[in-house]
Amino acid sequence: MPAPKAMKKKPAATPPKAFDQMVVKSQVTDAALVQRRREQIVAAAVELFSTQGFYRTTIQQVARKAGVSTGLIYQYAETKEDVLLLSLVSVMERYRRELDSSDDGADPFGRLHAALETYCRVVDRHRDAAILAYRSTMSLPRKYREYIKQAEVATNELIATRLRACIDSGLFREINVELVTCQLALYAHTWSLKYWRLRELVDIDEYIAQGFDFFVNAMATRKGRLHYKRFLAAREPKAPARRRVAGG
Amino acid sequence: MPAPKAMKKKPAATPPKAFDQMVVKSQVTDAALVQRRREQIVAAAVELFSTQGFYRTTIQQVARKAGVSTGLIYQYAETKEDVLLLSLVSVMERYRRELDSSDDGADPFGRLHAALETYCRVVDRHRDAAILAYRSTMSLPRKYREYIKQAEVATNELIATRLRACIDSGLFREINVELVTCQLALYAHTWSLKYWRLRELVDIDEYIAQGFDFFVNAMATRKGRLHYKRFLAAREPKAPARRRVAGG
DNA sequence: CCGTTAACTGAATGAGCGTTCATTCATCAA
DNA sequence: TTGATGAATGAACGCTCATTCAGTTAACGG
Repeated sequence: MPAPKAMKKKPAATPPKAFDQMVVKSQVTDAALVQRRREQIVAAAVELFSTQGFYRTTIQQVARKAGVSTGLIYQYAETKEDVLLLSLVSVMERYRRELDSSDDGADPFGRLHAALETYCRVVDRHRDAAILAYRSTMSLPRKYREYIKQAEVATNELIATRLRACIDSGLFREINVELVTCQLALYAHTWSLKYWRLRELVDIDEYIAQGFDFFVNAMATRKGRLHYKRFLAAREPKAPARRRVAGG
Repeated sequence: MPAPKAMKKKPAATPPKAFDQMVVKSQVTDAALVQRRREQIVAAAVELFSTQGFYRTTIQQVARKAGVSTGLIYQYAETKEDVLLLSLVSVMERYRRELDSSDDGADPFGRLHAALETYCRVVDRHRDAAILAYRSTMSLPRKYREYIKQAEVATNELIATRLRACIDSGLFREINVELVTCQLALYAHTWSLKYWRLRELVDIDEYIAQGFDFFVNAMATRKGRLHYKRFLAAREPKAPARRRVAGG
């Protein structure tokens, strides 16, 4: 192996780099350009990885779909696996971002409901991407998986907080918050994982409604049950024709 | 491609062939031998596919681990994907078999509990294999995926039946049986999918107990709640070492 | 203008691996 | 013993990509 690793560059440009720029190295120094190009590459990669799988997808395909040359990709990532990592991080970032910004007033129920609803709807809007996360995490070198896990734990924390609020208000009994958080997250993911079956049973609106109903019933105290009735009553009239919210 | 496809064999041997023998073709005519050899190959394949993933595993590796030659594998399967299909079918068959034989008396709760417990424990005993099903189904040609889906629906039906029994006895309210069935199955699968996280939170016994508690609370009628108390009381003394079955 | 350097290109390289097939082995009937 | 058949072997083939690199373009400074 005579590879001398041409690395004489690096003119010490260290503006505030984003998380992924610290992990995956790039030949290109301009951080803004790196971000732009990577978004371009990742957009193509997510689409292809999602539909064909990681190993079936060639770098040449990604390049073509992204409208760049194959060589260029290797200026922004060192290996094909790097491209996968960037893709997965991008998907999970979206979860975190949307979940974080979802809100439904000060009511603990409302906030928990907003979390579940938002999560389910992101998953629904990017069903392929969600599956990608399950399918391909194991295609990553062990070292990289940690980043993905951490990203997931961070997202879950946003749910856990809202769960705790419900408990602290006396609406839910004392349950194992972390365990239920996992279940809630899985419930959202399940919409994509088992879409082939679920689509025959319910639409996304019902899925969310029934799911929330299910979780509340499993955990509510007497006080919580009363509160839940009022919560439902308060949102029924607002959406009597609930059907086509996202019909657009 | 000048391949003349040496196919002069096939002396019309049609003893009662098993499901998979109808789908995946073999050069070898002796059905008993085919079954034995395939078990041997699949055992090795499941282990390797599970730990390394389908694409990272070479047929040469499978052959070595199975203690046969590479060529032999192609006498019992036409492609590498066939080997994957056989592996997945084998995993799901085990689920169905064990679930089917699980029983816990005539009590509807008992029978549902037995189903959940059995499912969780099979998954626990073969955690790698369970993950394999999620990761690799999409690596199959579209045509094959149907078989897997059908196998899963068949397994689920075993759960659905027991759920319906609980409803018919007035222990559970009228819920969407198919939807909840999916959730129950997912709950079992989650143990392997999120093992890296769950292991920090609970052990398998608690996971089962809390899960069952959760589902019952979500669905039980008043009558069901009473019945559940008695159900718990009846099995407590049998396992005195098991302290906290969720926050009563 | 010309030199320099960063960004970019895409054909060429070569390693890895699914699949084949010429050959050997085992069994059994005549 | 001989011949025929099915089972098993594993080296070799050929194809598919991940990765590289010699070269082109663009921007900029002097």
